[in-house]
Amino acid sequence: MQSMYVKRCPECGSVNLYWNREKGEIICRDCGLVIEEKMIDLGREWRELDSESSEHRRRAGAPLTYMQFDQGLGTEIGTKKDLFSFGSKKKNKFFRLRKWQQRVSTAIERNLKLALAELRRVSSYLKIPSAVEAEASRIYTLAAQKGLVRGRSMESVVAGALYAACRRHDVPRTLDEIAEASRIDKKEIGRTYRFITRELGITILPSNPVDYIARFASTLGLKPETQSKAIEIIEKAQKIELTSGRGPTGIAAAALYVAALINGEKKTQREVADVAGVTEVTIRNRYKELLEKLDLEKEMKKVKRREEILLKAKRKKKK
DNA sequence: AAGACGAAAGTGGTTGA
DNA sequence: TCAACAACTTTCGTCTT
Repeated sequence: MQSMYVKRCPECGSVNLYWNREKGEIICRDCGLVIEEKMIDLGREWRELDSESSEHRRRAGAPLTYMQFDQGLGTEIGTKKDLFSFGSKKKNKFFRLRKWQQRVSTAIERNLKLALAELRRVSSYLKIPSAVEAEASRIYTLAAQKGLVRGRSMESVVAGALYAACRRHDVPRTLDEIAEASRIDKKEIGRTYRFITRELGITILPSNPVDYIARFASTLGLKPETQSKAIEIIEKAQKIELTSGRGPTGIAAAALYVAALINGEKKTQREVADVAGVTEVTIRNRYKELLEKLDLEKEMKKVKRREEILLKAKRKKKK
């Protein structure tokens, strides 16, 4: 009899599930389906505080919700009755200010409403965890308040903010994926991403290739053992500084390619390259380095032996 | 015919004078 | 601000299966 409390994969019924707490994902080890994406923010406050106090003042958790365009905290310059106490010059100034503020703030609000709707669309398309979406809207809001949207399309800033939020939460999507979902050019997203992170002083660590493995492997339909193998390879490579300065997606792709070879579920370079959003050439380069500098000879010999056995079997069949 | 391999030229971003 | 640079891409020819 099955316990009704055991969680099962809705796709294949497997109970072999893997819960990645940090990313809020539950992944089925058998079919690779991402089942649930509820996310609790475990990260720390990311703002750059001045260096002395920064060690002590880190906070946990996400602040106010930025999903609403004014967070319910709008400020307005006062109306009539506040003005009796001013002379006429000041009064004029006050009116001007008020008018100006109304124009600006309604413009920002209108823009924010549109932008957050767009953000919602894109992130649901990409199945982004909600905490990351919230982070993205926060980033967008800050950017809008700083007037960084001017001269750029709203959509591209949304895409940039989303990309930044993904990176911050170690749930990286590739630029290609975001580009596809938002229909903004990849370069454009990269540009705005760099721009807004620089202007807002958001520091982002280079992403870890390991973070891509689960998703790539699952879209390629690779076995969980292959995933762990790939991760193992990456970790080895990181130890001898083979990964620094390289594009993380390229490394992830190459590691996955090698791991698939070793575990006997070969994928072509092209297949792997396509999901990872890199070219075959990059995979080849990384792959060559991996074989050279990591002692993978033994494992490759095994692969060759297996291939020979397969060949013999085929020849027998012909006879 | 398809995949793997590698050379060569081009692209966009970073860095350091 | 410009040039050198490293990583990556595009393109293409060749070899292997």
